[in-house]
Amino acid sequence: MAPRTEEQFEEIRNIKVNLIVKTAMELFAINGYDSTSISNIASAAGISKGLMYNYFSSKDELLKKVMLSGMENFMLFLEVKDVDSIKKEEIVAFIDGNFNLLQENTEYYKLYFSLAFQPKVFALLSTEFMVIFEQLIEKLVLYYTQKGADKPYAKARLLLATFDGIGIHYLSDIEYFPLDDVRKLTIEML
Amino acid sequence: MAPRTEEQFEEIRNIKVNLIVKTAMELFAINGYDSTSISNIASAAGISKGLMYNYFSSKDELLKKVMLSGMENFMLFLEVKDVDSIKKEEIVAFIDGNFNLLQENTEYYKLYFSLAFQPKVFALLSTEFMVIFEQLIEKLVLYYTQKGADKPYAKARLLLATFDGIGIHYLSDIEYFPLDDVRKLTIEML
Amino acid sequence: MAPRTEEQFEEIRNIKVNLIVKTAMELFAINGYDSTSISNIASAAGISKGLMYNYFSSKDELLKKVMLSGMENFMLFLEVKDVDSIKKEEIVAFIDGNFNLLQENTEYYKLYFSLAFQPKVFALLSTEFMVIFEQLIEKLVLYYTQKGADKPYAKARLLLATFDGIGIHYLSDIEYFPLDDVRKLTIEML
Amino acid sequence: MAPRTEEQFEEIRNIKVNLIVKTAMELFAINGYDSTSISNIASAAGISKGLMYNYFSSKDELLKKVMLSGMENFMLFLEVKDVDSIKKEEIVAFIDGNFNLLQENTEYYKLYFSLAFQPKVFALLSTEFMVIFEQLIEKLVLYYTQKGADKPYAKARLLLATFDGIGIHYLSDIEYFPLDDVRKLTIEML
DNA sequence: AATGAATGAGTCTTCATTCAT
DNA sequence: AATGAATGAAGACTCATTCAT
Repeated sequence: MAPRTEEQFEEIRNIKVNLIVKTAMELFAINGYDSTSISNIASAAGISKGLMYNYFSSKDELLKKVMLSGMENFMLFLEVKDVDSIKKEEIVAFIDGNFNLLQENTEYYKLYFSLAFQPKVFALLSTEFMVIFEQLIEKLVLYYTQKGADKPYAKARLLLATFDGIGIHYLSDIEYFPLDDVRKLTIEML
Repeated sequence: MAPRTEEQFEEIRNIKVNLIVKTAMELFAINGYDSTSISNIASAAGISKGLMYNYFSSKDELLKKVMLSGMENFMLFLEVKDVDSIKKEEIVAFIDGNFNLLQENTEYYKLYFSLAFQPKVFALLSTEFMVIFEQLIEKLVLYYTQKGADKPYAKARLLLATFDGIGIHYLSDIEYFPLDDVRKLTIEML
Repeated sequence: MAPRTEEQFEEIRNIKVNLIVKTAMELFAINGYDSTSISNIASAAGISKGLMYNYFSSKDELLKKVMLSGMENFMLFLEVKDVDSIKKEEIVAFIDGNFNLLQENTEYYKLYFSLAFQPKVFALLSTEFMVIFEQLIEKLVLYYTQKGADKPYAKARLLLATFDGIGIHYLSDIEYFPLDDVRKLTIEML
Repeated sequence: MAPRTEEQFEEIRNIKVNLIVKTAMELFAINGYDSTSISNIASAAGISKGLMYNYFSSKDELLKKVMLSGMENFMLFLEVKDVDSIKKEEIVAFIDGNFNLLQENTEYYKLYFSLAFQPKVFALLSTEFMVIFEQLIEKLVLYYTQKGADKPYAKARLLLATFDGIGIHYLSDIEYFPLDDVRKLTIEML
């Protein structure tokens, strides 16, 4: 057997890291961060406890990776053209996309909401959150300003707050929450 | 040398229960439920660990009492006249009252939001929450129906979701969140 | 109200002591010594925890009193005339009496057996046990010697051992253990 | 650098399990179950508290294993040929074997007797005990029946009760109890 | 890269005992 | 004589983390 090449090692690492992150996300979402032990994750992922520490230096770091990995979609989605003007259709598309993400990644969003408000987690990720958050605000303020709206900053913040509120209520009650109607109302409100 | 009277005991107990609930609420809000130990609470309250169990049979029960104690204001506030019609001013008053509560009880609301999405906590309190929640929905649906609005149920749910969203964003960023402007916007939106 | 006389106090004390001992015996028998707390006993007896310590300086001492109080019947029963000769009828009466005690005080004997073999308890009471035990042995040895039996000491000890064995098996299986037949066999065996 | 093989792990585990069971048995026998803490056992065995739980999921389970491990000799010994007739020599051999076991495993029997009457323990092991017990009874009844004895069931139960009685008295007073003489008497009594 | 035995600090909880009243 | 609030040491158990192999 020829020794594995550097690329092969790299690939193994990637596969394992993804496996662990995915497993951890599910367990964190179902049982909460504190009630999920490294052992739980390791055995659910079919690897040993010790190996976890080959990839993540601590449970906290694993959590960070889990959160950030879930954020990727989100960030990808945000890559709007950095222009000086912004059209209504873009905002509508953004809102729509948001709702789609929510519906398609309930797992991740449950985790996101269950963790984002735990002080420890928030502290861990506040920087990353802030960056995204401020980009968004900036765009929305720009939009409202262009529209000539009153209190554009307050409106922007209210819109984002509303998104989170909807997310929480939807995830707490997926069966009955009238998401599609609420989506329409939100867009009308613009 | 005579034993204390029942009233004296009662008073001691009340003082201690309040002290413990207050201390626990603060620590839960700051550090989260799981990261706050009974030891932390006891020493912050200046009592012994053992005494905690004289008043609360478990950490879970303490949490429950903490949450319910905080809910009292809220419930009091909700005692609207049970009529068949509801006026706009009542809804405005309700929204206004809500914002005031939020500003005046940031401590409790931080706890509320940080805990409400932990599965364990939710399970513990879901019944109590549901009752309040459904009362609210009912009233708001009534309001929108009277107003002849389209999709009254979706609107009611959106409004409550928006409140929670605002709550979260405000509490995560008390300093910069434009609460008063947002309050006005919310009322206008009715 | 005239102050209580010394005798009245004495009587109160006696009533309370008996109440506590009786209650403790029941709880110890049902749940075991370690699993019965002073609180349990106090509340079952309808008194306060603190008062317990007015009558018994410690839980260990309470146990001791409980055991000794139960032994009283037993000891009373043993008061055979201290003579130099002993008749078969006396031994038979003794055995018979023993069986009767067993049947009439199952509660106490359960406790006795469940506790007597716990090292802590045995240590606590070994002196008291020994005294009784040696009196018995002495008498039985005398009986077997008079009878001209071989190995009178071994026979005496075997007889006492057999009693305990019967007691244990009977109490572990009151429903099915053929106590009356065994009683007859034991007496025949003399 | 390669991980240990499964066999190596297996060996480590066996050594540790045996060490823990042995240590626990001694301490349980000396101090009783409730008065022996996991800490006591761990430090007597020279391992950490945490490691205990790698091998036994609870103190109760440890007790169970300790009892069952001690029972093994016993059960091995009981494997008499399942025939329809049973000879006196077999019973004698059985009794003899019993006495030998008692002398050779005083540690285990002390534990057995100190625990068998604690309700909790009995509940934990009653099934296992019952099986053995009923096998024994069956054999002895068969023996007495073949012999044409009167009341074979009562005799069988008396014999087993006597064994336990002897066990208890011997273990409470190993130095002076005339075990060999009692053994002879027991055999003669058949 | 991979394993799982081992550690030890920390968690919730219980309870005998003390003490002010 | 009587109460029950208060203490603190101890107990069973968990788990992130380390490390020899």
